Formats: sequence, C-alpha cells, structure tokens
Amino acid sequence: MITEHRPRATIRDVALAAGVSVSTASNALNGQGRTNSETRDRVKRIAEEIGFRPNALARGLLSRRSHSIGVITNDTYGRLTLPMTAGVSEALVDHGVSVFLCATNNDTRLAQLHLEALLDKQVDGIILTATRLDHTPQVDLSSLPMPVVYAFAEGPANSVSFVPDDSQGARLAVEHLISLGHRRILHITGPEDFVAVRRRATAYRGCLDAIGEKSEVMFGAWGEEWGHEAVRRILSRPEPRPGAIFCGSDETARGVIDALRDHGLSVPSDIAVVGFDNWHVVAAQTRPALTTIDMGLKELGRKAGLAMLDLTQGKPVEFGINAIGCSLVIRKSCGAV
Amino acid sequence: MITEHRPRATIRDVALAAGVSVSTASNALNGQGRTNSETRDRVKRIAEEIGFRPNALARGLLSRRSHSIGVITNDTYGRLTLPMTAGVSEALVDHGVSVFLCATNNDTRLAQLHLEALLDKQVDGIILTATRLDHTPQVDLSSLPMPVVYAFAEGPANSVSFVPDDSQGARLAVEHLISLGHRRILHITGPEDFVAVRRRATAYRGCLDAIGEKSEVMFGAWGEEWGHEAVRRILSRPEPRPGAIFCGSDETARGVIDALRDHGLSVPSDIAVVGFDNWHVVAAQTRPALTTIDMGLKELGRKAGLAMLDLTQGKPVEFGINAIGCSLVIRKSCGAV
DNA sequence: TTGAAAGCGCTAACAT
DNA sequence: ATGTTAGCGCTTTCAA
Repeated sequence: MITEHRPRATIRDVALAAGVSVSTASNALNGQGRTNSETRDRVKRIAEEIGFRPNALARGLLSRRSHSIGVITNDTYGRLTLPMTAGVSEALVDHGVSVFLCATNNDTRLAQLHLEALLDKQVDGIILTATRLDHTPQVDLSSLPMPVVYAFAEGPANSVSFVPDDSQGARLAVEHLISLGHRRILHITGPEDFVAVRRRATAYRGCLDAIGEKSEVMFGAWGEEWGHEAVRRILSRPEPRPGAIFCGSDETARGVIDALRDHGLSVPSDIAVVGFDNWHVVAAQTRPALTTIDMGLKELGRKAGLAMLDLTQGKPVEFGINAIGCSLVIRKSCGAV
Repeated sequence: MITEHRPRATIRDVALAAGVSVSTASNALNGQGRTNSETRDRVKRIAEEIGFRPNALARGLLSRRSHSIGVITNDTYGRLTLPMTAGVSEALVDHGVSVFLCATNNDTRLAQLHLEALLDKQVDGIILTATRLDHTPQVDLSSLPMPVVYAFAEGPANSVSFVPDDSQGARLAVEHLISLGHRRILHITGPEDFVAVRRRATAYRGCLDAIGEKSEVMFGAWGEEWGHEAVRRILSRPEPRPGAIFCGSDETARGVIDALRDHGLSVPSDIAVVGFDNWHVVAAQTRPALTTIDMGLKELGRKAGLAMLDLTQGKPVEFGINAIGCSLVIRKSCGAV
C-alpha cells in the first residue's frame, strides 16, 4: 500500500483559499481575536472543506504545551495498567490530550530511556503507576519540569496520588458478611509486607472489634494454592469453624472455595466467601461466582487524568493521597446465615 | 510540589556557552557536518554539562517525523494489548520512538477522536490491534497519510499484518499429544464464527488425518462453563472415551480439568489436556498446571514495531499477513499413555 | 477588522 | 571549519 500522499493542508492553504492573511485565518479559527463574523465563517468553512487540521507540533512548540502526557508503568501484564490507562485516556481525549504508554518491565535502563523520550517530547505531565502501592519507583521523578501524578502508587508526601481505598473496601466486604448475619469471620490474605494487605487486615479487625467478635488473620501468598493450604489448616484444627471467610484476593478466594468443595463443604450454604479485586477471569469463573470488591481502576485512572489536566492548566489541585472508594460486587458466594 | 523550573536549555544556550554559532552547535551535536573534532568535543561536553536535550517538537516540525506512533486497540481488559504494546514499545524505544496508546472501548466516536488526535500529533504510523482477528476495524484507516500495521488483526490484502500462527500452534499441541502416544484426541473449543477457532480446528483435523485417526471437534463458548458442559456430554455417551483433549482456550481447559476431576477422572493419568493461550492466571493455577500454547504476544508486538520502524524509514517491508509462531509450554497436564 | 513581522527550537542550504 | 540565513506551521504582538 505505497500510496503517495500530498502534504496536509496548512493554515497558509486556508488563508490563500480564503483570500486572507495567515494571521487573520488563525484569528478566525481560534475565535480569540475580534474577527469580522462574515470572514470568520468563510475561513471556517474553507478550513473544513480542505480538511485543515492544525499541526500539533507547531502549536506545541509555540505554546509549550504538547497536549500529551506519559504514563509509566512496571506492569507488563495489563490487568491493572490497561483499565487505569484507559481511564486516564478517556478523561483526556476530549481535551485533545494523548497518552504515551511506557512499560518499564522493572528495568531501570528502560525506564530511564522512556523518561528521556517523554521529556524530549515535552509531555505536559507524567503519571506513574505501579503494580504495587509500596514499590520503589523505577525512576526518579522528584525534580521534573512538569507535574507528576501517582496512580495506584503512593508518591512523596507533597505529591498528588490516587490509590484504592483498601480499608473502605475491606470494610465493605466484612460488613456485607455481618449484615448477612455472620459472626465468625476469618481473613485469609496475602503477604504481610504489602501495605495493601496490612490495611485490609486492619480494617477487617476493626469491623470485628466493633461487634465484639474475635478476629483472625492468616497471612500467606497470593494465588490459589495458598487458599487450599489455608483451608487445610483450618479444617485440621478443632471446631468451631468460621462461618465466613474474607479473602485478600480473588485468586485466594477461588483456592479457598475449591478446597472447601474438595472437603465436602459447600459455598455459600456452609461457608460464605468474599474476594477482593473483581478480576473477571477469576471471579466470574469461580463456582459459585465470587462476591468480591472492585477497586474501580478505570475510575481511579479517570480521576488521575482529570487531576493532571488541572495541574497542566495551573488550576489548584488538592495534594496528598486520594483514596478512591471501592464497590461491592455481589455474585453467588455469600448467603445469609 | 509547586516548584518553579526555568526553561530547558536550548541549542542557543549551548552555542552561547561554547562560543560558537547555533548551526555549528547543531552540526557538532548531530555529527553530520564536518566539524573540527576539537570544537565538536567542546560543544558536546558543554551540552552534556548544561543538560541540553533537543526539543523533539521542533525537530519533528522540521523533519516531519515526530518519532511517535499510535496504537489503537479495542481491548479494555489488557490481556492481549498490554503485552503486545509493551513489545511494540520495546522495539521502538531504542530508536527514540514513543507509543500513544488509544483504547477505543469499541466506541466509534472515541475511536474517531483518538485517531484525529494522532493525526494532529503527526504520528509516524499507526498500529491497529483488536481482541479478535476478524473484527471489523473501529475506524477507517484505509487512506491515511502514514503507514499502518495490523497486530493481532488482519488488515486488507495489501497491508502489513502480524497474527499468531493458529494452525502451527494447534499442530504443536496435537503433535505433542501424539508424541506422548495418544491417539483418541478430542478438540473442545470456542465459537465456530471465530477464524482463530476454525483455523485451530482445521489444523487439529489435519494432524489426526495424518495418523489415520478420527477427529472430533466440539464448538462451544469461551469460558470454563463450556468445559464442564462438554465433559458432561462426553461422559454421558458410550465408551470409548478420548485419551486426550486439546482445548481451544485455557479457560475451557480449566473447566474441562475441573469437570473431569469432579467425575472422578484424573489429569494427566486418565486423560491428557492441552490448553491454548498460556494466560498465566488460568494456566498456572489449574490443578494440575496446564500444558498450553503460548502465542508470543510480546514478540508479535516487537515484530510489528520493527516493521513500523522500517516503514517509517522507507525501507522495504514484506506486505501481507505474517503468521508468528506459537510455542508449547509444558506443565503438568499431559502424560504419556 | 485585517495584515506584516517576529519568533517558538531546530536543521540545512549556502556563503564565507 | 564555521557562520548567516531561511524556514518547518503556527500564534501573537503591533501597526495599518
């Protein structure tokens, strides 16, 4: 498909065709300057006719706003990054801002390379994303000549960050179980060195304290195998058994449910289970389908995008860590006592 | 973090500091023109010292190459797009090319908006990606002033497309089973209206024909539930049972394996199972872990990126559909007869 | 209301 | 070998 294309129409072409000067054409198109409404209409019509679109490079060179931003992520997998970036992009595309996606694959050299490319391209801002809230950033963003926003990552104290509200999400899960009449609620979750894990566990404990029940947290791995192992441990100890289990991830929840079934216990009639993540491929395929917590990643991305927009426009933005509310997705894995 | 930043150093600053003219500085830095090696070194050193980096907008305006490309995808989920885009990006970042990611969410208006933003930004090329090989494209890319490459999507006849080699992948799976001594091999797969499904089925049949065995394809849905249903059907009919099952997706394979276990059959000792996708969250968590086919999405992205690079540099590129080889990932779900 | 001219940062003829 | 000049496409004073 080697098609020859003549260069795009420039504002000179428009001006020429309209019989006005370039500056008048510019004025007419951008509405700013006071232009005779008659000529303005004519210029606009002609611009439309010949398919004129302003060259963003030239515009950016002059205005020092490239109308593009960069998203740097270490996620190579997509589960977190793509929904978030889609959210960012969705918030910005209406304003003509496009998003450079840079996957660093946790490679410092690559991250540095990407960052330099972004700087050279005069991006209006950078959004940093990580697969883990408390990960060390892949590059130093502390003294960049443009605003930085952290999404699903916690930046330094004086930065703008958006993270899921793990505490509120965990409370949502536990309170759902409590509202169904459950009292003996166990928490099986991931490795304790993740902040997200600790926050969820703390919130869980708070809920049980509030109703005067004992809490128990089993820290472990991510993944289904840990769910199996945890169930093995529970069932091998003396009664009474928990009536409900709040899991720190959908994968763990799936492991738990499968293991319970293997041991002849059924969900939700014998034990209720709630997950965390609403990772569709896991949650929807679990038998029974998983009631779980959705972190609203796309919305988080949208918020980050809008904050970035404000920052680039010099509008005031609230600094600090913004916790974005999670929501409860009810499927089939919880029943009333 | 409202830090005031003075504008980035321009080539004028370099020239001034080095006591040469702007054009000499440019020459020295770009190595092109014959410059006195002594002044060249000095200029380069000074540029380094004051942290000069050329403004890509200005460069692009002049050279008509923005060193950025766009990737348009309808995937909102990330499983296919992110590995591929990471591959594209990886191939290009060393050449200073950055990637705009545009998620259309299957919304025509959004797709059009994104496309216009890309055109305005003078991208050097566009890569179109879809979640399905035979999807109608979300936007008309037929007469763009820049090269277009299709990745995980089949463009028009005279275009450059990269797709996984479904036939070869399927053959890999079936021949693996045959090499383990299996003869009665069943194929449980997705909906027949997907080209990928049809291609895998045809390749499967070819393999069984070659060894003079009967073939049987069960078309159905994606997802685990279909795996359960298919197993129910097989077990409810007269013997003999298949000794191995080649599944059209990892999710189906997982459903099949779970269902077999529910019916008291064990994998791999009673029946061998191979999946397709190597979707880690599914394949690695299946019990036993799934032997499956990997489509090499990242590599596919890399190839697409390199092809785009060649196209933008006017180098010859082979047109047509490039089928990228799949690979077999051996885990635990297949044993010898 | 309109146009001429300058300039954003850079590269490339051309002249010295 | 280096400097001067023009110009990429656009916006924006400033003068007419």
